[in-house]
Amino acid sequence: MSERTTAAEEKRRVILDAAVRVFARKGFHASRVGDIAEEAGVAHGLLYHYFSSKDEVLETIFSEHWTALLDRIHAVEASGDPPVRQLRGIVRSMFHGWRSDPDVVRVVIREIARSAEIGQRVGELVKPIGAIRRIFERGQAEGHFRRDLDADTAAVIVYGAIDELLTGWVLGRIPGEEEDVANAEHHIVEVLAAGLSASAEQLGEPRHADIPT
Amino acid sequence: MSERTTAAEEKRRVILDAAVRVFARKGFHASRVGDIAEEAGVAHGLLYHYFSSKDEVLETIFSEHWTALLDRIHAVEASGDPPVRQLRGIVRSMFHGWRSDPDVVRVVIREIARSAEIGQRVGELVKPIGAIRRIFERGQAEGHFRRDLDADTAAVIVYGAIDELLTGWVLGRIPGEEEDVANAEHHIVEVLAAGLSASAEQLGEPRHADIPT
Amino acid sequence: MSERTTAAEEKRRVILDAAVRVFARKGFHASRVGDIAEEAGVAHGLLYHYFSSKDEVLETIFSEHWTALLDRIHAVEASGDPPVRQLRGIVRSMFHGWRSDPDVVRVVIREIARSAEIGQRVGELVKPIGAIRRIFERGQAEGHFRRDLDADTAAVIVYGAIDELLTGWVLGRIPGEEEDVANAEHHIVEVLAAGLSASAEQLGEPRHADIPT
Amino acid sequence: MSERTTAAEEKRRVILDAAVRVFARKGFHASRVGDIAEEAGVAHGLLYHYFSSKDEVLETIFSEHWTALLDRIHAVEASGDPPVRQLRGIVRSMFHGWRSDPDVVRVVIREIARSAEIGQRVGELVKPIGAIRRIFERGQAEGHFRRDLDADTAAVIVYGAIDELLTGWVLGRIPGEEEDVANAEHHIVEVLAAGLSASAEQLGEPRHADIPT
DNA sequence: AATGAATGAGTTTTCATTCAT
DNA sequence: TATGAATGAAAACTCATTCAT
Repeated sequence: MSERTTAAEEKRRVILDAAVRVFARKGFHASRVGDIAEEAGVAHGLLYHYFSSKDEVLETIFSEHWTALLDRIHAVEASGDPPVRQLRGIVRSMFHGWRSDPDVVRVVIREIARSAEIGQRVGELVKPIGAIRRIFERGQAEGHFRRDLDADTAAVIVYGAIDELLTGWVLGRIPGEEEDVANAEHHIVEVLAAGLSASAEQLGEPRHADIPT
Repeated sequence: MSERTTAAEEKRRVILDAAVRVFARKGFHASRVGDIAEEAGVAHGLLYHYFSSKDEVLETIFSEHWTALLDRIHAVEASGDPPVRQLRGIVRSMFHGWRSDPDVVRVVIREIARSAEIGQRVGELVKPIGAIRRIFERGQAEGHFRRDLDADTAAVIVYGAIDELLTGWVLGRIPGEEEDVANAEHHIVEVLAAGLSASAEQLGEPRHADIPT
Repeated sequence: MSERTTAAEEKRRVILDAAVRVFARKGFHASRVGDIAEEAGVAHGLLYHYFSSKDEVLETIFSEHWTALLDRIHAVEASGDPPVRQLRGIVRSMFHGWRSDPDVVRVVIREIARSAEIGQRVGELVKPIGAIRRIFERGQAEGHFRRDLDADTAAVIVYGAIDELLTGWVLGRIPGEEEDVANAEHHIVEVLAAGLSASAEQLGEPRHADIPT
Repeated sequence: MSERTTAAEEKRRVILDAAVRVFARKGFHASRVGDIAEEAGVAHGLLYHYFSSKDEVLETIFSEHWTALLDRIHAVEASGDPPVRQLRGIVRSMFHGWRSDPDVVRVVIREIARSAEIGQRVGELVKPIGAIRRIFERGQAEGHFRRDLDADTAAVIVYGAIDELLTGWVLGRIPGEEEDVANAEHHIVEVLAAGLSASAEQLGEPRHADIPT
């Protein structure tokens, strides 16, 4: 009853964590309610004491992660740091979950972020991209970033690069140990900052369309 | 038996195209065999005349698209063009499918590229990334691209940027008309080429870790 | 495809008839979908080929019966017969189902007619009562029936008497063979016609309230 | 332990009253133990402190009401009043519950009186009808009531009329305010007494079977 | 080739009841 | 007494796949 988590809240957490592991291992659709219950060490009926359906479990996982991510992203935006440093902050925010709880990121990335199925929460997804766009726009206004580039496109490119690294780790395509993450964080900011910088504008080769499709 | 498609081949095509639309709309798992049949205007039993299972339908879609994509990518690699131009060629190859058949891209991106479930096929996915990596490595060797950057990471960043643009179009998050695609193609190459270029190496700010997570 | 019932319609009928028997025997709530399927000699899944849920099966039984009943009742109303004869027609209409298909009446009476649960179709239930009311009102207007009596109350009394006889048969409280039904039909009309007749008006004892509750 | 109800008895009462309201609203089968507990403002586990099962709750409601009703009916039978006045006494007894506690009546009527499922209790139900039958038989013997009428049928008709009025009030089909009940009481006795009276015997139209079914 | 009725294993979900606290 | 977490048997329902026609 005090500020400490009650036993009930803990059990809810136990089920949620079990679900994350199971979803991460087998995918949402292939995971049975019974699998989750077994992983949590409870009767399957108990899941329905805490959640109204298997779907709600997934949505809860998504919400918790996404809320935390957005909080971190908003803190970055509010920091008043220069754009490139904010960019790094965004990268860190997004990589953070992977380092602290890879399974959650695995589930969120695989089951939700890429799926219109669960979510007309596409709206949700847009939020981090929006933050990136605003940072980029501010960077443009302040002369840091090239002006010949649509902010939406820029934001999508940045978000995609970050997300694909996460996905690579999630799917085990590329090594995602502590050190790899730190390196990736450094390099992705390097590359994108350089590619987006105002001084890169004149580096571009002239636009042509002479390459066959 | 010659180049003329038989009636049977056409009916198979009808089912396949219907499946693409249905998968694109609802996702593979949420799509029922009956949905596909309905979309195709045939009885659902007929699907089993042409395919051995629902899975095989998805695999067929994947193969057809992926094979064509890999062919184009290999042609790019074999062209002998300079790295940046090859990079552009890769981007074009990947965007091409979107322009010609967005639903197929939608399905391949959502259901396969992100799923470890379906794919021991992850191996497949690596192929475009592998091509990008090889191009980048050659560019490094020839002095075009910065050397302080792991080729795998670079390739993932490039692939991610491309893929996220596709995803943005697929999910309708960003406009994906003819002109938008052309612009995106131009800019993504600009940004990545600049960011990855050897001359960008010294632009990077010194590496620090003083930003709180 | 012709006017003859198709095989599919027949199978639907088989399931519906099986459901009627099972519901009549065990009651709707105690009847399992598997019981119905077993009674019908089909797999339980087939039930869902023809009906969307167990509830829909019950509703179909109700509708079919009710529609037929209302048709008969409307024919009686439209007949132009004198009120007492119409009254007899209503009684016959309602008893008819019992004679021809007691199980259906059993189910309709037990599971639906008395339950607000299934039906805000209470509206439906009112329809036969409404017909009785209209007949009574016409009888009042023509001088056949007593005028000191609210038509609604009269209709409820008539309907209740009819319905309770049906219920008695349904629950086996009173014998409901062919002959019993014929007798009941005769007597219920006798009693109600006499009780409602204008000439009965003066028979009534003076109204007093001296009997303790 | 004396006439003062203990706290425990009161809590038991609270649960029982809540159950009555819930059963009245949704029907016994569709009512969850949790619904009752919620309505009573207690934890659902507590219900099992006072009752051994959900069924026992229903049975308790039944017993309380039915016992009281039968007591009243027996008093009427034992009164020595003339048959028509006894008939009125029966009507009053049955209407009494409605005026004092409509929900209880609602539950008893819907869940028990009509259910062969719950009841070997059908035997119980027969009791008020039996009382009516005995009164009618006595009335026949004394020359008050027509002799061409089977006593069972007569009793069922009377009971049905009474019951349908109750049902009409219960389900809100007809107005059931104080005054309506008083009027209905008067009229139902009027109609039935007239319809059943010996003097009505010759009013009946000759029996024919010339109306098509 | 084509249909769609039929199957049934496999899932999710419900909910009365128990029991530790 | 009182709570509500926990259980699990029992149901409803789904849907890929088969197969008679």
